[in-house]
Amino acid sequence: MKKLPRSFYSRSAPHVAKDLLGKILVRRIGHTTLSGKIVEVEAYLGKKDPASHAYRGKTRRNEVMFGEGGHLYVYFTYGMHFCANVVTGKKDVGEAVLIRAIEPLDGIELMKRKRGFTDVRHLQGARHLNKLTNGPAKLCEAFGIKQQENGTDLRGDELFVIEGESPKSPIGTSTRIGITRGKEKKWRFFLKGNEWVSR
DNA sequence: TAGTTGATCGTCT
DNA sequence: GACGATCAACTAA
Repeated sequence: MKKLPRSFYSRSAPHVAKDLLGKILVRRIGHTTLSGKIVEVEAYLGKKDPASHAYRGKTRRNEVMFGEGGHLYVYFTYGMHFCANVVTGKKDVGEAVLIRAIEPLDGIELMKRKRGFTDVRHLQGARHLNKLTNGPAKLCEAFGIKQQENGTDLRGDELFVIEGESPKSPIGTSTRIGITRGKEKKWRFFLKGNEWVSR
């Protein structure tokens, strides 16, 4: 399957967000490949969206958001977590899509190790497996995405997105999670009924 | 099961 | 100096 073209990312954030559902995020670490299906996303617009990091204009922290679409914006928050965003739109627009949840496909054992799933309790039963990547900070930990990956081109060879099957389950829409400003906008999209969607 | 809280620090005011 | 696009552990019922 092939990598998504630059033109896929150069559209507005809500469009890209919806279309990212069902696509496959691929991460290569050494000789190991991790991959997973994107099942939950949120769109963050630029200067017009008070919930967006880009709301107050470009700073050193958010400068990647103002770059060309198709790059990864990684930020550090709550003193201990990373979150991954796909930058969308043209240069200087400042839009991005937060990847909130993923359904693991390849490299599950390595993801478990990265998440610290060593306890026997975690190994038995698929019941606990969904805790692996059902949240923005969790999937970053599972995929080894850190500050270092900020600005990565998603059409490179270590971190990229490829076509998947077009999603069979219907797409749900809701308000975004964990924000206090601009919370009325329905810019969260997810695959209805998918086990890996957060909450 | 719902609700509360501690952890922990870069960024902006 | 306050707070945040979070998570996990804890409490109460």
